Formats: sequence, C-alpha cells, structure tokens
Amino acid sequence: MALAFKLNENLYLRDPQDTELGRKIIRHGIDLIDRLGFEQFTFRKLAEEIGSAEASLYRYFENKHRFLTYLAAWYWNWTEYRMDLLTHPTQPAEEKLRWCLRVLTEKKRNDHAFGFVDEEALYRIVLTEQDKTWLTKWVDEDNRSGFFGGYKSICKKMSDLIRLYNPEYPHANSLVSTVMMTSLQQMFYSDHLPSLSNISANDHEELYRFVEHLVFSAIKK
Amino acid sequence: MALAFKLNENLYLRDPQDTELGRKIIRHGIDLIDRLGFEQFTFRKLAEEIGSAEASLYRYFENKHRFLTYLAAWYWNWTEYRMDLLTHPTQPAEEKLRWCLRVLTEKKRNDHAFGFVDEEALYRIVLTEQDKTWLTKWVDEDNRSGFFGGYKSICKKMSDLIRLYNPEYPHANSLVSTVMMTSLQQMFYSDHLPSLSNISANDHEELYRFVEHLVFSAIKK
DNA sequence: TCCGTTTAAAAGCAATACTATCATATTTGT
DNA sequence: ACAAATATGATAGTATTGCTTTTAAACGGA
Repeated sequence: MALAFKLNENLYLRDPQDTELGRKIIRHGIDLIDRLGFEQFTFRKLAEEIGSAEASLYRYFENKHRFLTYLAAWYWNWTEYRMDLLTHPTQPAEEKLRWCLRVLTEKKRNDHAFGFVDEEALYRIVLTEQDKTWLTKWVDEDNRSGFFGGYKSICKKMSDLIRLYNPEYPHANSLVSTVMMTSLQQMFYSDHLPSLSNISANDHEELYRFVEHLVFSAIKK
Repeated sequence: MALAFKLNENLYLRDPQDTELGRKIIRHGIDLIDRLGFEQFTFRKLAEEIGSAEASLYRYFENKHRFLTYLAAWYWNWTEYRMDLLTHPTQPAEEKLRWCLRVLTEKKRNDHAFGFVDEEALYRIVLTEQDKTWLTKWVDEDNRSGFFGGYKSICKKMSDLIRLYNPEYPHANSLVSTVMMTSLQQMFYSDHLPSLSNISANDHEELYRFVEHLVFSAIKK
C-alpha cells in the first residue's frame, strides 16, 4: 500500500509526492536536516546530495523555511492519521483521549505505508525544529494560509474530547497545546538538559505516565 | 539604585554592563531584536543604529547567538530575583510556589533598578526567541558552559518547593519546565494562534489561573 | 608624557538564500 | 509519430550575512 497525504497546497510550488525528484527531496531532505540541523541545512547541499541542481529544488519549495513547514505539516498529518487508526467512534471520550496521548508520546517507528519518509528521523526533526515553523515574523501570514492546520486539527480533536469528558473544564485548548509541546520538549530535555526533566532518555512509557497524570488530574470531574 | 547581575562570564568577551558602549549594545540590541525578530537582526544593523562599528560589537559578544543567550540569561536572572523579592523564608512551600507562578505569568513592567534594560521588550523577545538559545547543535556545549544556569536554577527552586509540598509527586522537574514554557507559549498563542489557547490576548490573570490549576491539581496530596 | 587599551572606519571574504538564463531531456496531447 | 509544453540540469550572478583583519585615531591611567 502506498499512501500520500493531501497537504495544504500553498506549502509547495509543485507537489513533491508526485515526482521522483520530489520524493528524493523529501527523503534526503529529512536525512540531511536530521544530520546537520536546520540552520546548517541548505538547498545547495541537498541538491549536491541527490545529484540535482539547487534551482530545481526551488521549483518545489519557495524556500527552506517553507520546506520545514511542509515536513512538520506532514508529521502532524501522520500523527492525526495514527490517532484515527487507534480509536473508534464507539469508544468513550476518556479512552479515546488516552489513545491520543499514547500516539503523542509513543516511540516513533517507520511506517511502511510511506516509503519515502523516515518517520524516526522526522520525529527528531520535529522535536528540535517544530517551533521554528511559527517563531518567525511570518506567523500570522502562514497561519492565515492554513500551514498549521494539521497541528490545530489535533488540538481541536483532543480538546473536544476533553469537553465531552468534562464540560466544566475551561482550558481544554491550552491544556492540549501544552501537552503536545511538552511531549516533544521533555524528550529533548531528557537528552540535552536532563535537570529540567524527570524522564530518562528514551523512556516513552514514563513520558506517557507524566502527561496522562497531568491531563487527567487537571480535568477530573 | 543601579543594580547589575553577575552572569556567567563565558557569555561575553567583555562585560557589557561595564561600559557605555556595552550598555548601548544591550539597550539598542533589545530594541532591534524586538522590532526585527532575531533572524533579521544583525550586528551590522545594530552597529549602524548606535553609531558604532560592527567589529566593536564582536569584542563584546562572540556572535549574535551568544548575544541572544546572554539576554535570555539576563531575563531569567531577573525573574529569579523577582521571585526572591516576593517570597520570604517564613512562608509555607505552597504559598511560595504560588508567588513563583505569579512571577512567571505576570505582566512584565519596566524595572527602574536596571535603567539600560527594557524589560517589556525583553519579555517579548524571550517569548518568541527563548527556545532558539538551546535548539542548536551547540546545546550540549553551551549547557556544559553553564549558559542556561539561570533557567535551571528557577526550575530547581520551584521543583524543590513541590517536593516539600508533596514528596510523593514524581515529576516535579518536568512539571516545572512544562509550566515555565507554557507560561510563555500560551501568550504567544493567544496573540498568533488563538485556536491553540483559551487565554485572551494579554490576560495574565487567566494565564495564572490556568497554570495554578494545572500545577496544584497535579501535585495534590 | 608615554604606554596600553578601546574604539571607529574601511575593506575583505567565504557562505547563504535566492534568481535568472538557457540548453537539453522528457512528457503530453493529437 | 510529432510538435508543443514542461521539467530538469548546468552555470552564473546578486545582495546580504556573519565574521575577521588592518590601520589609525582617541582615551585613560601611571
């Protein structure tokens, strides 16, 4: 099975999922950003890596920041798709919520439905670079263009579940966005700034326990 | 009264608090980053702004990233100093903790004890640029140099209070780092990505209620 | 007044983030 | 099968960035 996501079409100039070169850009782009970090990553280096020309890459993405935004959007789309896979409509809100938290905190494994994406590497990228997609002076414009739709969609889905579970809790959206961010950040801290965290490196179980307790003690009826 | 903080001395090459030019770098640097954003900010532009030479600035700070790290360190030092002002040893842990949360979430006002720093602008900078201080490939090195000492010190102080209040709670450090980050992020969201938050723009009271409830419901005995 | 330090001014340099041009493939519609 | 349209690769070019070097004037203390 080969799947593709339909992402906001202003994220790219030409859909990279459609062509061989496009898929190479995604595959090698993820690998290169993972190795170098986003600041050191350039289209020049990527073109060299895949034996193409810098100018060709600019026909797919307006600039490297847009490319990062694309990758992040892909990641959150994939995350929501995983949430939908693991929950079904018959489950009570509480159980669905737990499954969503599972997906947010689980160790990422490669998903063979998407051959050209290394999800483990993409997770590491999102972990360290996600914030840079919106911490720019173009946030408002990018937001209006719908570039953060995937992220916001997960936030909406989960806060709706919270409101179902306990309609009295007034900060469902803030709680969810906090948990989404902390699920990433705590893993970064455990690797690099361990005194900011009680989670040991790579202990996704412990991370789950932390956020599950955080969420359910906050929204308890 | 004119105070100065003693910051980690590897953050700078020459202490900018000591000289006229140094203080100009801080004052106009904060102003310029606030206006342009960190990516668009350059030492060239700053030198022009203050009528000095680019090379002169490089005698105070190794590079612009180090300058940002310095400003963030200054901010967290100031935050801890505010926490110390507002708490006294006789208070119970619970009350101290509430005061710390107050400081984290309060609207920032200029502190006249530090004439050359515009704390309101610095707050906006930390809000959007803080993460960039450690989301680089030099995190581990910078961490070893102690550049994040101020931030970590607040985290330690507050998680110690949590452990005093409830020694059973196992994730004090993670909870505190989560709250420190979310206190900034939620204000960013309320401005730019309002669907991720339930807090209205500039409503520091509401922000306080959110984090207070989050913390105390998590650590309840 | 001399010595050392601090600064401004100017120039230079490699790298970055694009853009432009053009020739050659490759695909597509008929 | 063939012309037209499009995608790519190769090369070059531009403005800006991040940072270094050199030089000389100004300042400050002993």
